[in-house]
Amino acid sequence: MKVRTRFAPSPTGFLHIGSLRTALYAYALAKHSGGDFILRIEDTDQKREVEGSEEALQKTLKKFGLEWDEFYKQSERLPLYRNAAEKLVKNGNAFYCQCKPKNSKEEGFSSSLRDPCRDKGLTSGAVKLKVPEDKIVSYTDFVHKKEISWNTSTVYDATLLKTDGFPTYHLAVAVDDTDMNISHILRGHDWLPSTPIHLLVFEYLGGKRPEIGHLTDILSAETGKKLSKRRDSVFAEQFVDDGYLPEALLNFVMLLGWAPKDNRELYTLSEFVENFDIKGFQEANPRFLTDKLDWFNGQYIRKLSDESLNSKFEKQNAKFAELSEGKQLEITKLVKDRLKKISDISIIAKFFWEEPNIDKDLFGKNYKEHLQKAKEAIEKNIPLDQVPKDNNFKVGDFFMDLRIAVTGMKFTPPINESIIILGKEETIARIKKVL
RNA sequence: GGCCCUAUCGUCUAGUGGCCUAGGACACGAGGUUUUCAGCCUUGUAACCUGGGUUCGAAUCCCAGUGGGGUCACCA
Repeated sequence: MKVRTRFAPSPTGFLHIGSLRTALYAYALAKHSGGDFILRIEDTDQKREVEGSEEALQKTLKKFGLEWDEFYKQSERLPLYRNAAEKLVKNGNAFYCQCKPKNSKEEGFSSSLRDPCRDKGLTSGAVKLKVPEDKIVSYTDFVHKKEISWNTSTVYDATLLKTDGFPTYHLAVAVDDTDMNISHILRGHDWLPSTPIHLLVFEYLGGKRPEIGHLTDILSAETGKKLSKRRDSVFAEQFVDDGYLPEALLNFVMLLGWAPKDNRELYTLSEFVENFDIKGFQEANPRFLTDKLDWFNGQYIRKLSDESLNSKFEKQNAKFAELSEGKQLEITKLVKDRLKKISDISIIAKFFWEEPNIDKDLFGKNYKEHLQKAKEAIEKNIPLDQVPKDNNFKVGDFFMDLRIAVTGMKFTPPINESIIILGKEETIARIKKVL
């Protein structure tokens, strides 16, 4: 069976890391079966719409390789929703309401589930769902692999069509997923509580209801709560800007909420699609810890060719880009094994284009002697390895002092090679400064 | 508070009744390689929320409790 899935973001901002994961899973679910992945923009709330975010969303999806086969915008499909709403009213499954919109945040939890307009027989206004009393609605969640059910007495008369003629999510999702022949709805866990509404709407509208699955929430490592844009970095682009490779971020995120039987961890997008198994979804909420992300990023950095890593450095750091091509590539080779993030180049290689500020406390106690001999060796072109042998220095201590004098840091590329790139003059000048 | 989801090392997880004295990965510790660090190799510490059942046998099934999360808009 060919699976058809959709990713349905609202154009209210940049792509959230959780949304990226949802999109990835929906993509893999469809593509694993040779089916289609659909992008649907849910722009039914004009007030919240953010200029340019639709384009930004598309750009980011493409950056991660998640290409869609079909594209829709809900604002271009308004008549469909109106017709559906009218049909529901006609069939007695919905009613018009003229109450002023409420806001649960202001009113607390006590408000009644039943709307005062449900039996007034109004002929205009917003359209709301006429929820039946004491009926069980249920479905089998394909993420949780179990049946989930509600008594409709706990479900409120949700608004389906707003007075501005736009549908709410509850109506739009049922209309569109039926109309677009979606076979599997994959969405965030936050939708689970409103699923009984959708179940009812699907039932009243008729037609085949898609399978439904609710993904876990990604929890903040710090707070243990759902990731929030206020407190946490949550946007995919933020991570890319911060020096993470899209491939690494994607690989990291794919294992937050899904796992294969064999515990394999490294997957390219196409490998993931190939190995994807709908049974692999996780039921408990994972925490977003960057330790593992850093590890993935290191893995992917090391897989890059020197040339492509080099060009990433050029884009990342202007000073690096000013270096000669030959020097750039030499530096790239030296630091490749030492990076967690692309942006680390600005720290680890800074001493190549900027004279370091030396914190003398970093030096060992014999540093003057070490540096004096190092300077002499460099001047006379004697290999530096020879110096500790000739002078009975501790190898590690000697090179550490030299490293600090030249770079200002304890963690740097290999020091001999670095000195060659830096040049004899400059190296000696830096050593003299601290002697 | 109502409704819903959930519970294996610090973290991500494997595990679907006996193969589990619970496996892998990250992180952390130790050792090795090495010119420090990193990387790489070897290795160590570390977990089945609690209480009841079911069963010859339970991390695995059931129930309760507790903990965690979500949600309760003319937002998605």
